[in-house]
Amino acid sequence: MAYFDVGAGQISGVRPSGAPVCAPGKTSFADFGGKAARYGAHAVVYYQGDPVKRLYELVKGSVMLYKLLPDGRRQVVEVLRPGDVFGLAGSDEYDCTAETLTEAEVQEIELRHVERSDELQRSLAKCLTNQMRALHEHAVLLGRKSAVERVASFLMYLVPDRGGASCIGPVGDADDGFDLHLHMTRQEIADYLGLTIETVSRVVSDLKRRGVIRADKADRIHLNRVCGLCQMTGMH
Amino acid sequence: MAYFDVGAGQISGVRPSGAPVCAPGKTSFADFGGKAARYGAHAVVYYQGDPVKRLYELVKGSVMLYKLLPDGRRQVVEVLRPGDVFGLAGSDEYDCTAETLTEAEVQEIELRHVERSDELQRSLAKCLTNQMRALHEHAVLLGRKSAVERVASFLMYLVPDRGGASCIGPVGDADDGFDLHLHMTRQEIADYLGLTIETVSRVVSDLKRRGVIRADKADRIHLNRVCGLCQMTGMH
DNA sequence: CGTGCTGTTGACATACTTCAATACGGGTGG
DNA sequence: CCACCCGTATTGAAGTATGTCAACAGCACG
Repeated sequence: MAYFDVGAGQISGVRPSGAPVCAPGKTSFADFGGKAARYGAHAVVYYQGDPVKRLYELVKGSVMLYKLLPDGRRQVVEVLRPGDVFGLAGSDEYDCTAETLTEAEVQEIELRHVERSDELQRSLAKCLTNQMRALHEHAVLLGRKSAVERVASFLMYLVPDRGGASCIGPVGDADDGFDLHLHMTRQEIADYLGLTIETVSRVVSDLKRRGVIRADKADRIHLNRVCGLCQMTGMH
Repeated sequence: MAYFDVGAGQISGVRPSGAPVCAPGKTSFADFGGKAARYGAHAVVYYQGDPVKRLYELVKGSVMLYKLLPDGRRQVVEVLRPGDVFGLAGSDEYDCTAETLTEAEVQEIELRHVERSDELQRSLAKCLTNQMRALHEHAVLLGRKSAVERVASFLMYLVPDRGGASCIGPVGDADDGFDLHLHMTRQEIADYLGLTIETVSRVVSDLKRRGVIRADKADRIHLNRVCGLCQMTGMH
């Protein structure tokens, strides 16, 4: 759902300790007739309403899927991590626009290949199941959480191995801090969390004032106490 | 996503004209070692946190999936129709509680059967894709729509072949009315739409006052002009 | 050193929630 | 058959979180 340098882009030196989201320990869709493609940051892979031609697997970087209402309101429905798939619509048109947040590497598989391969279908079902669960969680966020809880949940998504069901808790005697890179503008975050830019900005400022986070650049945030932030997600 | 007597329960005499949501024109999961089960209305199939044992396919009736926050807030994340699958969690515990809304008939397939069958995995991927699209749509509703738009969207879900991408428009010279049965309490609707009971109730009363709908019993609603209601969903 | 974009902050507006009273409706028991 | 009861739904009044509008600040770019 969320993304972070660690794992998402292999930019920082830290290895993500969790298993890959999809097809754990297995080869990617490349083996099934897909071909690799690279996109720059903020590139549109396809638009809502475009005819469905192929399936995509995100290999590196991060991509968001969003839907627009005719009056311009936007909802970012998924923020994808490597291993996630996109481009399936269950109809002949894409239901969302897919846009990269960072530079991204993508496997593109023609639909006819997808139809053919049992192996691919199997791996697909697995990915979709995982993404489905993320969407369930996100529905709770959008339907039932306060602005602070939304932002806290969002930030927690970006911390590997923390906050989820399998949270490992503070590691050792560490100070339980964490550095992360958002890669999203306030507008994108707001559209993801179902809020306005102003509200997101205010909540972030508030978290700073309360000493929960620290930030010099707007999209570079240091979490002072991960556990403290986690307590604010509404999930505890 | 939504449900209605027509199609959902085969209770009224009208045949649903749309293709089944899943595995169109194909056999159900019964062929893959599943066994049929029946549940009464308001029965829990499994609880959030229960160990995952099997996969379910809804054959008849309707089922909702919901998540609870520790403080009791609830979000209904999906309202399933026949053809939809549930019980996949991508982990060893169910991420949602599954509860029937009406009497329901369900195919239950042990997980080991699911692992084995390519055919089943294929059909699964198809179902998940469809449900995923519904979740995307619902994220827009929860994140970006007003109370009136949410209720209007909800009601439109219950009208077959209308409001979606493939809306067929008013049929002939008909008065464009439609009768539907909610099968959900105000609380369930509110928890599905991310609102409170009071707001749902107020919006419904308002729609009555404006002559958009008519209702004698709380969960039996007549839409006076389907197209008029559709205009209120925010999607036009 | 402007220019333009993104983000922040403030003051105010409002849609929705909260709390509380009342109405309805279906079932039970006298 | 009617009275009573309990759960659900409706309606009202008041409160509040978040949205809206507008000014300003910070930073990158030319």
